[in-house]
Amino acid sequence: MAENSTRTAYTADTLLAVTVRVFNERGYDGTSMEDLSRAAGISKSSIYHHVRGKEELLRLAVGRALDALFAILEEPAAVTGRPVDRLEHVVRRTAEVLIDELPYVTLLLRVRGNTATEEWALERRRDFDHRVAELVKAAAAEGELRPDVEPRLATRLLFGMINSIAEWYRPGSRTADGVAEAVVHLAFDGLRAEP
Amino acid sequence: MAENSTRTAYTADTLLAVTVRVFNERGYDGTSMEDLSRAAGISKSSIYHHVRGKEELLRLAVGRALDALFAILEEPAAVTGRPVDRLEHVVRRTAEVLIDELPYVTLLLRVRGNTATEEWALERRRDFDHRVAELVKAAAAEGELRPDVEPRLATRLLFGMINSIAEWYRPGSRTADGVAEAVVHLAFDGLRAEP
DNA sequence: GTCTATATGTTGATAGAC
DNA sequence: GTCTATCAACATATAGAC
Repeated sequence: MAENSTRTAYTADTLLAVTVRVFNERGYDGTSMEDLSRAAGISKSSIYHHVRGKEELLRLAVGRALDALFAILEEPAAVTGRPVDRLEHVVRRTAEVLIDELPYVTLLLRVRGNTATEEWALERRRDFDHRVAELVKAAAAEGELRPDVEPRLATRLLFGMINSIAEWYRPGSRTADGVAEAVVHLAFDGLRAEP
Repeated sequence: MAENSTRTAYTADTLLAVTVRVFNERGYDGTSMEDLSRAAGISKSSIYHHVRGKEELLRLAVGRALDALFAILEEPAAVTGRPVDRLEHVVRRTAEVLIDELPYVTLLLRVRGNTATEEWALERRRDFDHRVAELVKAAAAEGELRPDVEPRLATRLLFGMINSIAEWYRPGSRTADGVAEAVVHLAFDGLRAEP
């Protein structure tokens, strides 16, 4: 607040937006602080004024993605109704959130667990997946899913399908709603035409 | 040939197996030649006797994965019969090959295109995806798939599901056949129980 | 086919001026 | 909040002996 420079003047948050873009372009390990400084238009040492280091930038970015995903599980339609309907809601919303927070979720999905921060992110992801797997199990127990579906395996393939959106989605090409709808339709009804 | 040392004595191929394991554990960018030399039990400079450098190791590894995938498209069941059956064959076999060549395909799927080698790998992957997309289009044109399925989008989600196997599959837990069967079933028939 | 030693560049991070 | 200057550590790769 109370600034008068014509532009720039980063906060941790605006710097994060630039950072995440570069991390996604070059990979976290493939991105140097020099790369970040060039992309942000400030010197390397200026970055250290905003954050403690490169790993903190990663933590802030994936934390944002994780918070957005966990918020889905608190939505009314995710906690009330038939398990299969709650599952459908979570699947649709996960696809939507992935698109709304595309760069942050993309980065999250590429984390492999080599540092403490990455391990923490993986742990939270596993927790999210586990809670959705419980929903799949509940729907299966109610007879709302095909009886030969293995809940654990189905959950993994389901997330595989959803998460792969990050590999190709670019804003403008399709709406988040349209993609989410296609995911729900394919996941619940499959590709094959009715006999 | 004509060696008498009690063990080791690398060829480019056996060195590659070690290398790919480390690349997958630490990431390509996160792996140093020092890491590779420690994992292989030989010095850094010995590695340069077998390959020109780090990038050549990547090229050899992803090349192996790509060759295995393209071979699927030449199989008799992939070139003869109804499009929907050919598609089902390719989907099943892609899942199986992914598991058979797990470390190599895993590495391929993580490539992002920052070097010439990675760009070349992405290009071949796109070509493979494109050829499967043609199969989806053909099946849709024959009325063998749901009419509201967009071929291009469906192909992407399909590969998302298949490729995600690399994220969690570990030998011994399940058979390749079982996983491939689940993929085919989920992709073609969906999760939902019959009404 | 392997080694030790080394050249040469890049990395993440800090010190301290403005 | 930004900068220039600098550091110690680590990177890929090469030279040349055995």
